[in-house]
Amino acid sequence: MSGARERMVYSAAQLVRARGVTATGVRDVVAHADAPRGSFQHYFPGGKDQLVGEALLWSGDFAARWAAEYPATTRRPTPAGLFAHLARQWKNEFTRRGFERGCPVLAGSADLAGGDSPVTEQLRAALDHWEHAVTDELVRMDVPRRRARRLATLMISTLEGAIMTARIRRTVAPLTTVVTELAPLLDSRARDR
Amino acid sequence: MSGARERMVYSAAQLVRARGVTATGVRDVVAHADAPRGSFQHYFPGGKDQLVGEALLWSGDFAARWAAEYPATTRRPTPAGLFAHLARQWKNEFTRRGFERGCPVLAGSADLAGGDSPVTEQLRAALDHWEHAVTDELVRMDVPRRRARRLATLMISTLEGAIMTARIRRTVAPLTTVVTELAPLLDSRARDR
DNA sequence: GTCATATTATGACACGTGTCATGGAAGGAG
DNA sequence: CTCCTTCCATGACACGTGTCATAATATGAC
Repeated sequence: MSGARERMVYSAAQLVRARGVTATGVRDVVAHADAPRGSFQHYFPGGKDQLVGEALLWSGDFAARWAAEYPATTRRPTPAGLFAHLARQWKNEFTRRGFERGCPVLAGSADLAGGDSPVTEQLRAALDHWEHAVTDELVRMDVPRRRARRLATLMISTLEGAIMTARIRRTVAPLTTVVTELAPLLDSRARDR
Repeated sequence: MSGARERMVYSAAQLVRARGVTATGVRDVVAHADAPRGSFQHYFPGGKDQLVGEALLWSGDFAARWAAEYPATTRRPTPAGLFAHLARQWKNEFTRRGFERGCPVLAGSADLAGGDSPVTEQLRAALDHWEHAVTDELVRMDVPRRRARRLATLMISTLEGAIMTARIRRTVAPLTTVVTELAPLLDSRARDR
């Protein structure tokens, strides 16, 4: 286990979600991780692509884990509660650490979803992992799988958009707005189909 | 009226929404616009910041105009119809021109919403202009202004997130999903408050 | 015509980028 | 000890970046 390697991946994720992929230089990452400069070349022979690829996968894992932790936080889990749980983390992030850092997946999407960079696949994998975790949580609440997938798409899309809006406006209001607006729709059992 | 200047702003918007702000170089924009290189310095003494700032404002205007054109496309306007109208343009974009280009506002958010670039204000202005136009359309359908603002936030956030998801997955499915899922909520008059 | 203004041309500067080559230290296995 | 692998140090290369300085040309007013 090499601490330097992990720290680089983590730092890459942090810098990417703050300034974007292109604006994040390898030298910045190395410095941010307090890692020796020569180690980057050693641990990431694939260069920057490999680094940001792993950073995106790490972000996907993190988001998935966060979603999976929801049931332990409440006595009666509901879809709307899960969505609020996802949004809560971002409200905390923004109120405590400011609006500097956004979502790595969104940053990756903006910077390299249009081209055919080798990282696009890992970007897709990160999003899939996350959405899959959300879907599983919904299924655990007896939402039919097919509909759970649709709700997961809706939740993640809305959340990402709200993160974008919140960062531009520098207020968490959009997050609370979408949470309360979406709640009745998410919990309406009448629309299980 | 100088055609070169307008073309540069337009080209900047196109390149930004495809590769992001940082990855878009002024030389690229000049070439894409078939503009003389010396003209950039002449028309944009503020440098790249001024260029992408105007590109973002242009994008906001475009989105606002598109929203305002909705009533002319239908006989009985509804909130859900407006949302479908907004999403339809992106489905057309993606199916006809591929997933290369996303939303300039989202790209601007990812790349420079975290810092204190002088462009952040124009980014905010672009989003405000767009959301204001959507709000006005909702008000025109007799949605109370306060709730119209909340619905506009929800619609734009969800749409942007769906655009992100669609581009990563390279399919328009997320767009159709959020449109059909959000429809009943948007048109439920019971929740006018 | 003259003259001022608007537009374009050209070349360079200082800097940051990702990547590579090369060599040295550290540490465990035999 | 030697040997080998893992890890780190250092310097450089070729290239692209935004910006600027300077001058040439067009355009139109008078």
